[in-house]
Amino acid sequence: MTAPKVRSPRKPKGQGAERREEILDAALKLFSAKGLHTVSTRQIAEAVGISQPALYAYFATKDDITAELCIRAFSILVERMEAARADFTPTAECFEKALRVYVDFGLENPDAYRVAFMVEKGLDGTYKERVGDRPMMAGIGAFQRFAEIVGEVRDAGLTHDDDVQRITQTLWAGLHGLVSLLIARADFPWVEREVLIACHISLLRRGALKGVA
Amino acid sequence: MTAPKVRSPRKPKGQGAERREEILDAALKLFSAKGLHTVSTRQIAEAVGISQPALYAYFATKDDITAELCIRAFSILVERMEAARADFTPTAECFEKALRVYVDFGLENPDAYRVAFMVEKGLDGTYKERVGDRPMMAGIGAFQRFAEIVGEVRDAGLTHDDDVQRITQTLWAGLHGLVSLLIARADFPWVEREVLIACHISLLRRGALKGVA
DNA sequence: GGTGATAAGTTATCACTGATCGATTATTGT
DNA sequence: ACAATAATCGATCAGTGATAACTTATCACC
Repeated sequence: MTAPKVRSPRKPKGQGAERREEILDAALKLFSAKGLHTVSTRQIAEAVGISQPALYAYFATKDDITAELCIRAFSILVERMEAARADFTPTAECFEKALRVYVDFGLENPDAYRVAFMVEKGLDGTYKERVGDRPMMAGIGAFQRFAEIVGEVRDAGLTHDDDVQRITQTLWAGLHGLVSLLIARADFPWVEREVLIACHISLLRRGALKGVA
Repeated sequence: MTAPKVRSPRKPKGQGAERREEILDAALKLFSAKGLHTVSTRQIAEAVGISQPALYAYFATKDDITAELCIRAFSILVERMEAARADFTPTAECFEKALRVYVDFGLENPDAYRVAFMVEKGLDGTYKERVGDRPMMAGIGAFQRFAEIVGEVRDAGLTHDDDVQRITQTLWAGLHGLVSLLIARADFPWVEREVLIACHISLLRRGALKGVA
């Protein structure tokens, strides 16, 4: 009565990669539904329809699964950032639109965002040893695209500061703060979300760009 | 050769509360050294010199230990915020100083900060069920003190926006972003820390306050 | 159509985690 | 000395991530 234990049929010989996709799909769904730490490898395996050790034929550790999910999500952010840059003109409106891209991405991919920027890595560096810098490098890739956009507004002479790295890091931190808090503290008595986002972005724009009160 | 297992002498009858302090001290040290998730209750117990189940005479769950640490840390932040408000005058300089109080607190109490604002709570609300809102309420206490300061600059007519809740949430998010990233991603190629903080704070100030470029 | 190689997946197990139970100390007021 | 009880321990549980050794299905080839 308790465990039907539906097993997914064995994959044909060359098709192990397909199972890998199934695992990533199941993991993403479970993470989205229950959060990262509360989902066990056994739950993932059951959702896929295989035994728990079978996961380890495709991923060395559990963290590798989350890392992979995160890397994929960030490739999306990179795309969006590149799209934002493609039709970018150094104006305040367009600048705000670019900031908005980051916020929207974070709120649409909360779990990837968590893995990339909010997950505890362990101060001893164990996490880094296991999965490497790959998820973070993916994040930095997006960061660089963002820096390019900031570079354009600086070259147009619109910024208060003229050190692109410095402005970019500051703006990134500012955006991350909002995104991470909205994700991690959804039950906080926030002002209406859309209003808050708009307010936050225009504050960052005022802080970074000259003129245009 | 492996385990000396030094035991702390049993506490006299009324002095259980003293042991409670020892547990909190040991836990804070271990968390600071190794991170939150990598420290087990057995490690905490050994550091104190008692058995692992003995912890449960003082704390219902492991999360209660971290929650308590966080609450204590935030009472310090509340104090600092009240101090900042005591000699507050509605000027740009003083406003920046108040923002700086938050940043300094976060960087000086990274573990408490993690527990309060960065720890995964589980989307199903399990964390909340166990330890309650207490750590977050402590954080909100500090938030309210901060809101009072923001209220003063608004009453002085210095702010762009005039909705105190809105500005405060935006500024808080802005500050949190920097603090949480510096804590969680210490290995990121940041610009020199002091410069970054100063730059970030002045950006937030420009974004929130009128005049004073 | 049998055969051997091997990809795909299994069961059993390990060390460890947070947590609970019942028993056992040691201290205290009487 | 004695009973009450605060303080604590050893044994144990279910659940975790991970590993080792084994089985089974599929494939290419003669």
